[in-house]
Amino acid sequence: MTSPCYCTQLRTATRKVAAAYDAALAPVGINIAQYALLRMIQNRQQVSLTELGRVADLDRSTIGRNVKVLERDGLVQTGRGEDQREAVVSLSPRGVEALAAATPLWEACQRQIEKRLGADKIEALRAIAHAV
Amino acid sequence: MTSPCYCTQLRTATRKVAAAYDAALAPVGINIAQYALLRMIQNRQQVSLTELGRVADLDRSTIGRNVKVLERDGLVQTGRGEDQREAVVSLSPRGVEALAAATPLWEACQRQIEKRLGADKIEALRAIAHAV
DNA sequence: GCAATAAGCGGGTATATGCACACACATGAC
DNA sequence: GTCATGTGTGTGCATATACCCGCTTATTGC
Repeated sequence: MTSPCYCTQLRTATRKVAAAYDAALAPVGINIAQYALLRMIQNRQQVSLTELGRVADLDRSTIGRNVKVLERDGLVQTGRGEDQREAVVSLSPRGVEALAAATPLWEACQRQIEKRLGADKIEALRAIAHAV
Repeated sequence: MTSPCYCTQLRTATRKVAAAYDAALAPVGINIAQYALLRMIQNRQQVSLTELGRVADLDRSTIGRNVKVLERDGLVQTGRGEDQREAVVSLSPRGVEALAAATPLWEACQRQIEKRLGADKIEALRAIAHAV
């Protein structure tokens, strides 16, 4: 009897959880990946793509493309840093609004997950996330 | 102080774990998603896309596209079922070989994750996966 | 100051994923 | 038998993600 694939378990769980967050955030027109990215940008005011990639643990090119979507939707502004190679990103007023509108919806999801998993599994999730 | 986003924790952890499995399976030319899909097909010998989607908890169209990649690579064969609407999938000889070659590599990943997380977090992961 | 190297980006290519829509085939009511 | 309804697919469109390559802009060694 083969053991269950831990990776597949994670992937499936993540898809389902992300779908729940996406559905909750839909009224604001953003998904959970975008919400997380907007939050990172807000926390840093102004940040380069490479720095965002480092913080988000994502490939720089992925960040660049995701930021492009946010920019198209008017949620962030981009420009050049002092270092002319850097593309710096910051929230637009609409981005600030969207983030403010999304946060209570996100909070509700957080509470829902906490209720669903219970404190022990929430702690385990944190531990797993730090371990990998 | 805002709580960490459970969804983002999951997404990040999953990306990292999946990358490890993908790297391990690279010699066989498949990734972890494909490995999981091949296993599901093998376990059922012959199966329709809708059934695969149900088992994998994936959208049918996603399954259809993923199967198309496996077919292009010669790992599965597709045809029509008795119900002419159904597209049935089965492993090709090369798919059987690839699966056999991949399994020890996958096993090594499983052991690595077990070592990294420890029995308690492995059990917690199982519990989380079942809870969502 | 200039050449070599490093760093930051953008775009091409590829996979995984979901939703909506259109089309084909099956089934059941009559 | 025929028509309405339901089921199974395929495709278009969109996002997230990673890797590789080439271009531009620092930085560094001398």
